[in-house]
Amino acid sequence: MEKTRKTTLSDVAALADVSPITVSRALRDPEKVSPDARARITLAIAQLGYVPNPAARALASGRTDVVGVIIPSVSNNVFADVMRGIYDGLQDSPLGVQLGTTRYAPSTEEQLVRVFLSQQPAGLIVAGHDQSPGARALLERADCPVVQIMEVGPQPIDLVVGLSHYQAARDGAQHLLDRGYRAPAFLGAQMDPRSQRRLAGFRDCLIAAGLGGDDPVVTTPEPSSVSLGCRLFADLIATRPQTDAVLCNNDDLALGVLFEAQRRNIRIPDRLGICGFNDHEMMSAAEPPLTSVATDRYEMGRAAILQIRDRLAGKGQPRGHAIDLGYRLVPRRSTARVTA
Amino acid sequence: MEKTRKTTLSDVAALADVSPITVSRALRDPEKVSPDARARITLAIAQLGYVPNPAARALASGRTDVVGVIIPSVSNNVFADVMRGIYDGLQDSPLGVQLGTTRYAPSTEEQLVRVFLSQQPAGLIVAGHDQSPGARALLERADCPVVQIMEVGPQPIDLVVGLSHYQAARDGAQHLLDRGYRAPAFLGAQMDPRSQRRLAGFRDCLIAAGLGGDDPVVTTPEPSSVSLGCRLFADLIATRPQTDAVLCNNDDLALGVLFEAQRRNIRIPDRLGICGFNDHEMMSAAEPPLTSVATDRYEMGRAAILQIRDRLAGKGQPRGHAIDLGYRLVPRRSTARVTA
DNA sequence: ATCATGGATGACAGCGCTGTCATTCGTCAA
DNA sequence: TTGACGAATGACAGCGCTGTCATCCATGAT
Repeated sequence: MEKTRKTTLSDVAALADVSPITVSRALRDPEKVSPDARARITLAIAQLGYVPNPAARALASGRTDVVGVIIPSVSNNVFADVMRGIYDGLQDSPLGVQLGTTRYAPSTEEQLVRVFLSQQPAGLIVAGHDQSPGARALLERADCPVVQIMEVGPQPIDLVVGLSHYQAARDGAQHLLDRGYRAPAFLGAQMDPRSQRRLAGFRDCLIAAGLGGDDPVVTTPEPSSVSLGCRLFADLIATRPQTDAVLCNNDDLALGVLFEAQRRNIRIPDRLGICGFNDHEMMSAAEPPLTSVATDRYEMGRAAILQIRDRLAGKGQPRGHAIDLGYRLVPRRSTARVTA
Repeated sequence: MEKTRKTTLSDVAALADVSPITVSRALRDPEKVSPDARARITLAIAQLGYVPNPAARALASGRTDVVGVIIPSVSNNVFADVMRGIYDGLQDSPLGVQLGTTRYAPSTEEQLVRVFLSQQPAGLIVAGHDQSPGARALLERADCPVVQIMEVGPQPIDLVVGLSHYQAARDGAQHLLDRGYRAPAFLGAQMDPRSQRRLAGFRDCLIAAGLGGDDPVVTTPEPSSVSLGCRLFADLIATRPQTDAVLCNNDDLALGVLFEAQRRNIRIPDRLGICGFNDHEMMSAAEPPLTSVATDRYEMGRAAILQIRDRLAGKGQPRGHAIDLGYRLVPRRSTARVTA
């Protein structure tokens, strides 16, 4: 059985009548090669269907064109949006992505950071700012750009693109109060650190309004889903029937609350106000349309990649630079109660 | 500035008092190394925090531990489920994933196939079976397992894990007829090849039932969304008011139809039947719960990886092996019309 | 006691590319 | 005309690992 050797740099070089090193330069730094040679090389590459061997490049140069992305889960549709932004940000660049999922386990995250860093990535994107001390230490020592996404917070490792989940949820809660709801509750699933901070924002808002009596919060570590929204809401009104509004940790839950309320003939927004989080596209389509706190997950991913690209191009932001993408409360009919 | 050299195989070898090659073997093929040496090596690796350099391994061995995955889009939640299955299938294996997105462009797909293959992947997973002739040729010549996912169909390149979208949609349409609907329509977005075949299944079902008079189909190349479901449904009843049921190309659209129908006080299921496709979790939570044709996207990804792992372990299925995961019609209240 | 056997280990070279110099050549100022 | 300079190009070695073969030694059969 004959082994068809892959075409290499040298093959291209021979055909273009230059040395291999010139071909290498033509690929990485075209300016440094005469137009004439460049033309012959380009032609030779096309004729031979040459594709560079990234492993050899990585080994020789100690760098790769791979950006490591470490997120908790691929099924959470928040991260699906982020990934779309990342892939769009990658357009017209030689970079690729290596994706790792932590399943919300800090030890897995640390392990992934270690493995990814050992591969000399062009950059690293990690979700959140609650890395374990070990992971954090590794990331601080990394000699590539590191972007923490999803959240802005204290003590960035390097670059940050995110928003304040605390403030966003606090504003969501305030919106409910402003609309005259007096007994709002919080529904949360998959209580990761960002969810915890949203919950804190909710609580502080109620306390500030003098409504901090009981603690109207129903949460679960289960992954979020629409069905779960139905169940949590059912639990909620069973134990706290006076509830007149819910701030949901995300839009899936909010949709579940809507459906469960419809099933029980609970009138929205008069008897119950609903506010989601993230403002997924479906929120505006629902009947009634659902209020939500909009976040730009897509841009979060895109901006993270652009930060890395800028750094690689030498015109990046300094260590510690944070981009706060903010949020936007989008009031819709689900909280449009006539103020009492 | 001092460069902290990475610890290499040789460092481990020196500490464990064996030759580098023995360390290499201990990592790849532990059986071939004496328990004694193995223990010393394991210890040395732990002490030094050694992590192998995959680029060097790839260069020397001509193989990698990376499975290339080529899908149209990361935002489509069908693929999010598939990706989750893929990552779960990867558990306890040394394999990683390199993801590429084609944005539904055949030329991009071919380009990706070329690049991925040039990296000597451990396996390749591609969505669908409508590769361009060029991409197909490359994949047929690939010397790694290739799995086509999403669909079963004729002339597999190598391995296949999927289902018949034609049959699935045809059964969905038949269900509507069985429930007494007489003027069902088809709503489709993002009309990729699988959507086209679902549409064909719908049409053939109607023709077989002698209801093939007009062609009650509203489609758009736009990406699917709930809002789009609202709009398409609005278009549909504007042009074809007699429509008494819709078979939706996916669940997002179905949800949009539900909302739009609620807005217009169209009674479901009596005046309008709704059937989705995929049976996303939210379908059972909706009010009324929505009928859908269930597909197992998660298992599709998982099975694809397991096929590759089996092949790599030498106990794989032969070329041409196809796994038909099937589908399941899940009737719910949205089509529970009392038969006329 | 001797030899064949096989398990354990090692030496060597090279995978395809790039970093670091060194070299060549044309151009321009003096 | 000469020397200095920079642009273009090339030679060399080596990145960290593994394929291939060779070597070593204990074991059991003869």
